[in-house]
Amino acid sequence: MNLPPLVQTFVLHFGEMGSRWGINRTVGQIYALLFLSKEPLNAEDIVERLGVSRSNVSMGLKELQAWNLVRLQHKPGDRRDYFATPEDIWQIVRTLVEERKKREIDPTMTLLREVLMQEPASVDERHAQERMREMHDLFELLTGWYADVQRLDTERLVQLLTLGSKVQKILEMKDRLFVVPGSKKSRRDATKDK
Amino acid sequence: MNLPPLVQTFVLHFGEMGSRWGINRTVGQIYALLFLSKEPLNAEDIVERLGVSRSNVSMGLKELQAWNLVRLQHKPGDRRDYFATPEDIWQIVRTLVEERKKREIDPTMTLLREVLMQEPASVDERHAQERMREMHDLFELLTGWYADVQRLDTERLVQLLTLGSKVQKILEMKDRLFVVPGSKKSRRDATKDK
DNA sequence: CACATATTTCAGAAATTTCTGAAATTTCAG
DNA sequence: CTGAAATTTCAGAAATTTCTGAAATATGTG
Repeated sequence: MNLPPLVQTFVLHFGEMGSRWGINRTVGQIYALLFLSKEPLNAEDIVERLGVSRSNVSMGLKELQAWNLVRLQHKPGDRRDYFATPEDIWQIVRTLVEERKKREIDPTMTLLREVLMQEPASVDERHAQERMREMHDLFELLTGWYADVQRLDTERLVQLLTLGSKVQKILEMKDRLFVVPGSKKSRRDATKDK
Repeated sequence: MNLPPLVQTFVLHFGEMGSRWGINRTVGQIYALLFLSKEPLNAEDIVERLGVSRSNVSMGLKELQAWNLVRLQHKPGDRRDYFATPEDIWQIVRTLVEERKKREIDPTMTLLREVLMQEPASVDERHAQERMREMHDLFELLTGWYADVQRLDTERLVQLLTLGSKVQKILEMKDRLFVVPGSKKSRRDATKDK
């Protein structure tokens, strides 16, 4: 591995972290390297710096492209493929969430919906279905929230996140100002709309 | 594998999903089984239902305990250990986020802080450090947000999530009502407090 | 279209992870 | 304290994943 010390530390760490994320070491390292790199890199650059085989890099880049996590670029008068991560780190987060949702949540939701259609054949199955419905509703709430805030531009999103639960205070204030006194329970529950 | 069809479908799915989460198949299956089960199960129950070895179940349960994802219980006059997931699915989510943060985010933050202390030795290292600082600030914002909303009781948390970005509307309203006209830029930036 | 260069594919080697059965250890009732 | 039951540990087998080098394929230039 042929990297400046600061970069190497990060690349190695990310490689290890990858394992905890169901991503393999090399893919993690390639991504870390691209993320830190000022200039786009071609496959051969990556081979040299990480000291892994050319074919391994090829497969790793293919995987990262499947995840939409790297952009393919070209330099004039050079027909090699160059790769880079988006400049905007928020774009990376958005893609990551989007893709994980697509691969992990969506198939689970499909399965849950199917299973929830079935008629339970025993008391155990009935209870199991209730649990699955809880999970289904939870996922729906979370993905609904995400679908919603994901549409905000980054500045507003940051504003919202910075605020954190202080929003709560504002909500209370709003309630105090605008809700007709006496109609105490006007909230919606977890299993709503979408 | 000896399970009612509905349960089996879910357990198998969760086993596969586990792989994408850096958790092994058996651990995923054990968790799914416990999650759906009305009654706490002992290790032997799990062995029978999943058709895996006793030792594998033992290791899987140990791992789930290390994650704080299962509770150990006892029945009177029975000295076997019984296992169950929390009744409250929100408690499960909270634990999951907490533990993943502890294992994935915290070590990364430590490493980032260390690396950001170093003096960059080249223009490449300087750029790499800038990228790492972006990541550091992003994580800080996200974990700060989580630390904050995590303190809300579930009802308020659900309320907040249900609202999604509609909060934005309320914020705008608040701004219009309370901000002195003319002091246009009174927002805080992403790298604040904590 | 031929040729050099770049990239991908893929079979098998290497490494890692998962799983098992047997043995060791712990726990507790009598 | 003894012994049966429950649980854990662990070495190696089995399965899976990762990685490589060689071959195949694709791409663009002259």
